Amino acid sequence: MDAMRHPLPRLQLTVPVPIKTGKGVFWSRLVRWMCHHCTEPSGHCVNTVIGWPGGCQLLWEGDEEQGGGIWRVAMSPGEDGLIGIPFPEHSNELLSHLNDQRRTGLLCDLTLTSRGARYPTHRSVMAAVSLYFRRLFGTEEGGGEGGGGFSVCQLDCVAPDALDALLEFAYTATLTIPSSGMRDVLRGAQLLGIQCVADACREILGEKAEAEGETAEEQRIQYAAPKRMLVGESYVQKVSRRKTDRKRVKKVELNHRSSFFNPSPASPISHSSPASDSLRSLPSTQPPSPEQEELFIKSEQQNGDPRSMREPGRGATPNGGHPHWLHDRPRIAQPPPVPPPNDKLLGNDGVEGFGEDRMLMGSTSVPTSVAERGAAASAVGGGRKRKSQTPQQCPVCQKIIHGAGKLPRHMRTHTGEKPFQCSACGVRFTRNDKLKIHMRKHTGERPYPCPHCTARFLHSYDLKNHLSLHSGARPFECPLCHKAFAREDHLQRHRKGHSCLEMRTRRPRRGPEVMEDGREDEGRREQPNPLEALSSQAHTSVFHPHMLLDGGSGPSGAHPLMFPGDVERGRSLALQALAQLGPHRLGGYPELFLRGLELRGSREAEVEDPGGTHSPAALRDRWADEVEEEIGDEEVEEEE
DNA sequence: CTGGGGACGGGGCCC
DNA sequence: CGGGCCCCGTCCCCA
Repeated sequence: MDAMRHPLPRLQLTVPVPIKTGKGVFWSRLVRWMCHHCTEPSGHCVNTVIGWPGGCQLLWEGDEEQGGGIWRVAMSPGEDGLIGIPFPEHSNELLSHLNDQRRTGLLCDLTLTSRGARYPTHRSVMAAVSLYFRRLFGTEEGGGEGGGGFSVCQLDCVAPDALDALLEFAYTATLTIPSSGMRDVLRGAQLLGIQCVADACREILGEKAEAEGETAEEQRIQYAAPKRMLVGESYVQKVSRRKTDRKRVKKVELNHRSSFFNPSPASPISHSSPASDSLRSLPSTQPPSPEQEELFIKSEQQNGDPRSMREPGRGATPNGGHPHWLHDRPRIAQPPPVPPPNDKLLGNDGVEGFGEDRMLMGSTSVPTSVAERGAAASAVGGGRKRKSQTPQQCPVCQKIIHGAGKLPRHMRTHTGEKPFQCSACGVRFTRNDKLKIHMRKHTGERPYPCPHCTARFLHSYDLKNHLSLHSGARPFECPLCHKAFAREDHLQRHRKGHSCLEMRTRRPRRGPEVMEDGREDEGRREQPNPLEALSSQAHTSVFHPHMLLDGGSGPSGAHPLMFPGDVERGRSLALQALAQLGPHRLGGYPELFLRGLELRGSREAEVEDPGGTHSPAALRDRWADEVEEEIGDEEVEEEE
């Protein structure tokens, strides 16, 4: 091209601008050209012509020696290329119109809610501004349900004011927040993966932006990786390839076991995240980089109860500043030593191997979810045998979904879509089978009659619960107050409410009282019981179980509730009692709980139903699993 | 606080 | 492999 002989110093170089041409998209820094086709007399050509690929020519006109001359852009004769003509105001106008639509609810196809407040918005906008929503919606074929499904996404984890500010930012490119709300906005931006806002907030707050265990250089390298790697390499491969990150990954994974969005304290996989977690977890790490896709693949954590996105009253538990959807990965007991051999992205055999065979690997590995426990149980011969199905990994929460065809069903828990609507009352459901059951309300069908009375039920499990009333069976007993319940969830609720302890304190004690020195009359009961008192104490905020491990720290060198002169025995019994409390009560002393389990194990083995999944032993095993998770978490932290 | 009903999400089995 | 159906565990709500 002849024009290219001319020097370029006279050209204004500004920000890169994408130029779409017939031959692809090019990037150019040439933004102010005198347009050959424009009648503007000066360099203030509105239709600034940029670039030359695809049919434009750069023409230098004038006398270079005399400092004159000007670059001109001309269409190449015979070229079918396109000239990119930017309209700088377009984006603002577009955004403005979208904002108007948002305010009037026009074309809104997504409603965000936060603690009762509702925010109509547009999926496309949210997906454009938020890494989270991009990932959430990006997995939907054709936008999900044809793109027309109205969705509600509950984000109670983001404060309403913060969510409002973030939405305002999304539609106006301006973040307007009071300084007092900065942290909420920062947290929300991190949860939703709005990097620039998070950066700005963090800068204002003066917080450091460092990723866990990563140096800035490492991040730079990772984020600057050629994009083709993203295409050519599967998620699984990436996960496995980054062996050096496993420790960090493990740590984050365990930290995020308590679902980021779902810290439900009673959940067997989320109990370890008390409310304090959300307080201490204010962002201390590097949020997503601008190269989000790269970060997707980089992120390797798992967890997340997808329900949390939709269900109210399950506030956020930001942990480490990284949303679970960004970091979580399947609860894999132990990463495989070598990368899976195939290139499948999701639902591949590699993942299956993770979920089943490899789940049993590693002495410290603990299957945590009910499903995983079930898988492990079946693998060792107990429970139902799992049919060999290809698990699929949720691209949002990284959870492994077992069962063919179950992933779309699971995905609706993220999108909030409820495509199955009751024709009678209009209530919508995420699943067809739930709608079918719902329809029984309208038809009056109650297909589960009680054989002992006239009661009929909509659900088989309702009948099951009901039958327990007839039988009087109360197989779920509180280990503290020995109150029995017919349903396991009632026992769990009972335990959470600590009501058993209040009953204990009110209940007049029969026989000898605890002696002044803390010793109880050992002849009164089969099992000496300083333990109950300890247990009760463990429920209080002043309980310090480390005293037990330290051999007691009371004035006399032993815990006042222990047997003087028999500290070791006291410790043993106390630990056993503590084990009864479950990991929830023991907070940061999981090792105590495990030790207690150990001590109790042999003593009660013959009493309990070893095979019963709902037996106290089974419950204790579950708690043990939970505690081992916590311990594993701490160990990882210590290693670092 | 407890009992009971219902909703919801996940897994297994089958077609 | 997708979907239907069923069962289960968990949670919420209400009386």
